Amino acid sequence: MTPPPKRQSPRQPAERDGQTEQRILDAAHTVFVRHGTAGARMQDIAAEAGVNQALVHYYFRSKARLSEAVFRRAAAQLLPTVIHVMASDEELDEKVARVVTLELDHLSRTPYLPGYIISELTHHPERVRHLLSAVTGMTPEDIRPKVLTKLRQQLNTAVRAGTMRPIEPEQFMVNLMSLCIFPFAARPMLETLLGMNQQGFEQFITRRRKELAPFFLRALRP
Amino acid sequence: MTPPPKRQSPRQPAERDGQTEQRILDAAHTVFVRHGTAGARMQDIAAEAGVNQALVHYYFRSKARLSEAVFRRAAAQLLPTVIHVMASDEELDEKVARVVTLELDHLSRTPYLPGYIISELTHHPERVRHLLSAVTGMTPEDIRPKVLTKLRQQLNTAVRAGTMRPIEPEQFMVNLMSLCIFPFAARPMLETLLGMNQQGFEQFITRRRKELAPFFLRALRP
DNA sequence: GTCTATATGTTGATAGAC
DNA sequence: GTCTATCAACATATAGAC
Repeated sequence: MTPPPKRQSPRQPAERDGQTEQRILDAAHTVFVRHGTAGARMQDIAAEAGVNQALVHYYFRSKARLSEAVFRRAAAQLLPTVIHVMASDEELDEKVARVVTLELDHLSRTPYLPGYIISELTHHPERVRHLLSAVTGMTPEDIRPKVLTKLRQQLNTAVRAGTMRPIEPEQFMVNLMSLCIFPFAARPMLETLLGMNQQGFEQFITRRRKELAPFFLRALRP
Repeated sequence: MTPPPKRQSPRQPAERDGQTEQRILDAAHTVFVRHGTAGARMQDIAAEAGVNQALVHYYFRSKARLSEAVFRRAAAQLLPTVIHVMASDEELDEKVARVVTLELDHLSRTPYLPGYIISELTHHPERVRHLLSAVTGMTPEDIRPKVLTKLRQQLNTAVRAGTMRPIEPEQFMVNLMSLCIFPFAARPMLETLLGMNQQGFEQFITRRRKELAPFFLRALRP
């Protein structure tokens, strides 16, 4: 029943302006990514933000709303980039190289993001559709041809030119995303299994930055 | 304080023998995989098993223990197979083909398993080590050379024979696992983004069964 | 072994002072 | 806007009858 804070032109008096809301959102991101929505505690988020629990509710009203805000922002960092590059007019080789660079660079900065997103979508698959709309401003039905049509056309051209094997655009996309994202999603397992510490994992990813695009493109040669 | 049920040589009288414990474990698997450990409710598990909550505690004492039992069993289905195949003496080509087949077949039967395991390990990375020991009977330090040494040796031989490009065994393994596992981990997203229903996803995987090993091996050609 | 009933502890959320 | 104090609901776990 508490009215949500409005940022209107004649700004309301506020000790820290929009600082607090942002701090809470960042804190929530940290806690939600680490423990998942169900495992996260509002008290932990408040502590991480350096405020009390009531203030978190003052800004976001409920755990569900806060969790949605965090999840949306997290997904917004990952999805549109890839979709945009995939649908662009760049050459295929260049596309692959750019997706690899963009993904690995971004995921290196937010290492547990893939695990978090996979976790949330596995536990709440019904939210995928709503999420895609919120993040891209389009329905899945609009996104799909936007990405796949251009890609299919480029793949066909390359096949006719004899420079590439036939492959469906869906498999092309999934293969590329798999190779980029999975190592981060499985990071805890890989670090232990392959005996890496944090630095070792970063070196592992550094090598992938160079090798992944050529690896992927070789697989497509005729 | 309640003593856990012991199955001793002179078996205790029991109406349904080991049936109930198994039913509870299966029910717990279903609920935990769907909602994650933190999101799962003991009451839901009891209902899924067709018993009451007290009986679940009678068999497994606490949610934490039950969750560990479920997680261990789930991981035990996935990990040892790959480790065993990787460390075997088979030809590299054959190894790749077998891992692809084994993984895709198994994951097709338990579609949300990767999402669940990734989720749990992301939220409890400290459990990885303990898990690996429990599942394989070996420490990560023992598993690592067992898998990587043989692989490194085979890769070296192939490189010297001029049939393969140089690649580190770690990257080899991660690439192969990525291509096999990620599509299942990201299944909810992919189904929506690519406009597939359950049947469409299965067809998508069926095509991968044929194409994935050749795709992967082409990427390794000199 | 299985049940019903209940104790115990957490947690999300609100009331109300400042 | 921010705090302290508290409520109401829920979830895990146990007690005790059958």
